[in-house]
Amino acid sequence: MTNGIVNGNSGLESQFASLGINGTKSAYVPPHMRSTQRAASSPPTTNGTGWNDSRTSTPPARGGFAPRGGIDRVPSGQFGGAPRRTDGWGDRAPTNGHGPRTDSGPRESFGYGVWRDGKHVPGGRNQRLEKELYGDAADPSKQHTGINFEKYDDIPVEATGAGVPDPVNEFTSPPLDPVLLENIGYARYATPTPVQKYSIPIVANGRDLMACAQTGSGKTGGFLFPILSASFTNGPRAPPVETNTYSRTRKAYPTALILAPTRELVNQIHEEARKFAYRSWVRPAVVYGGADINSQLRLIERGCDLLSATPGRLVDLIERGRISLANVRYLVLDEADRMLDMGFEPQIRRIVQQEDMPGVHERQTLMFSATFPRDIQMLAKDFLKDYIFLSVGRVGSTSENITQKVEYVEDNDKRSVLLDLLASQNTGLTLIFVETKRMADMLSDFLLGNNFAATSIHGDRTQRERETALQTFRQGRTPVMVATAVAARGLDIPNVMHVINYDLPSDIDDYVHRIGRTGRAGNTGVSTAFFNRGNKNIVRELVELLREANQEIPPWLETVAQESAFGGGGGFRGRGGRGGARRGAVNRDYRSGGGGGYGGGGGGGYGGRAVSYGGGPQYGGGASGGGSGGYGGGGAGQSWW
DNA sequence: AAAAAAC
Repeated sequence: MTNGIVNGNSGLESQFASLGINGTKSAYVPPHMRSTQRAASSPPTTNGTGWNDSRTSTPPARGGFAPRGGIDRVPSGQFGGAPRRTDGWGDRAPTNGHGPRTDSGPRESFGYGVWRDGKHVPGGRNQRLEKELYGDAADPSKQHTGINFEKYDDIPVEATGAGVPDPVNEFTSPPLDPVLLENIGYARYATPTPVQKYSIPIVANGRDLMACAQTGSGKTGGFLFPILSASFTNGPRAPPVETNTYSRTRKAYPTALILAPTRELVNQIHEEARKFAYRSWVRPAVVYGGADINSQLRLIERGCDLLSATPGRLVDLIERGRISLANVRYLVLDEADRMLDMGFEPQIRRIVQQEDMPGVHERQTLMFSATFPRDIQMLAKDFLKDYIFLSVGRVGSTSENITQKVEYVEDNDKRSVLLDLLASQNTGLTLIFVETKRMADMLSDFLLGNNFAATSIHGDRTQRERETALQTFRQGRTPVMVATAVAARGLDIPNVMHVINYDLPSDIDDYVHRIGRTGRAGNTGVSTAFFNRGNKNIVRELVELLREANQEIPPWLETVAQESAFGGGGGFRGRGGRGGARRGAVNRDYRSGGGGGYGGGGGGGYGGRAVSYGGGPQYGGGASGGGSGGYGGGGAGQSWW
């Protein structure tokens, strides 16, 4: 290869340069701040409601979202600098400092509304902002992706728990808030997706929710719509009086907090929130690591009602006294099973249980994911109250639109097989998953050396590099992207035609999430997995999944699965203690029991499976009781043996 | 064993 294979990232960048695809030399601007650049040069506007500067003897500004200068992301120079703000907190709103309005023009214009005198005053329309938020119908990079509408009726939905409200079938009956309805129209969403049909009334009824829905099923709208609709209609809530009398800090009091496991994902959620908060009083904000904290601080000072965050940066901002969770009414965990697994659980527990967030009965908690292993469900109940479990779609139909192939490829042959695959494909984007960051670098350099415009995304790259990679991939300037698990979940990238599992993950749920990056928007997609004897740990679950999805199963794969079913040592090692069947034909509410008992609040061993497979005992037969009993022992997922 | 997530 002619081009700097050994140079790692710098080699990559020079490759980009030589391909003419590496853009800017100017200072890096994270995506969510790009439209604020012009605003930054104009004087900051304040509304005089006095943040939470409690040195003044007046009570701190009430109303959520404390300080709201209200110019959130508006190039105010362009619009004459008219500050938009929330004047009050309903009827008890202090209006001190606002004074008579001297600025010209309606301040609630240009896309940003206010809550005034107990009423929602939506902002006027802003063509430029609309184009930024919703794009053109013709712009493929802004195309919203969803589910195959024609198959809506085929999708099985199961809602369990006490008092499940009837689903809605239209956004308009019963109607969502009119401002939200308008925004949904701008975004060209016509009909609620199945998960939305259920989540909207569930959340509207004040219920907690654990939702298990296939990728691309509109989960983000599933929580944004009901939260925003209620917020638009009910207005902001007053935050508690700040007790630290001497604090000068401007503290933000979000009412809705959305946590997700990767930076790119919270960014994506934030962009959706911006779409649907348009013209309303609700100010969305986003914080995540790897980006300049000071600019994030400035932005949340300007409004922070619905906050999307990664856990680490959020904790940092809480420690700095810049964000309080005391006013949170809605807590959303996206990719909830990942958020509660061993890597994230302590941080989540801290944020939810050891800071100032209202308790489980004083807030609504919503969890969403395409996969929800049973042990994680049991962990999740610590954060939920009398929740409804919603299961949308059969597991396999995650990939109804995806043709899943499995090829036997030895490690040494992977590179050349990959080149063949890429060479035979000339449209669409290809996303290649590997297991390690090092492999991601090596492979993308290898591809670049073979004249494929490739990039890579993984956790050792800078945030700038990560976002550039995602951007050039999205735009098709680098139609091949090599990724680690960082890109496996939640990312909605139109036109991904092919997902290649160059290295298979050891967890079948990861596989489900990875292939879910294609086959979106009712489009078809292809996934190819390179399988060899190093992947025996997931072979049985993989075969089950393929069967569920009505995919062709190579005979040799069946054979490997048979062998490993009886092979020494039990096949559950790779599950990291999650042993036992945890997945049925549909994702099931573990409370529903089924094959086994629900052992009295989770105390005793949860011996049985929730659902039995047609083919008899697939998981080690009678061992399932004892084998999975590790759960009852209380060691959450630690039981390697 | 790896990856992700704060400085």
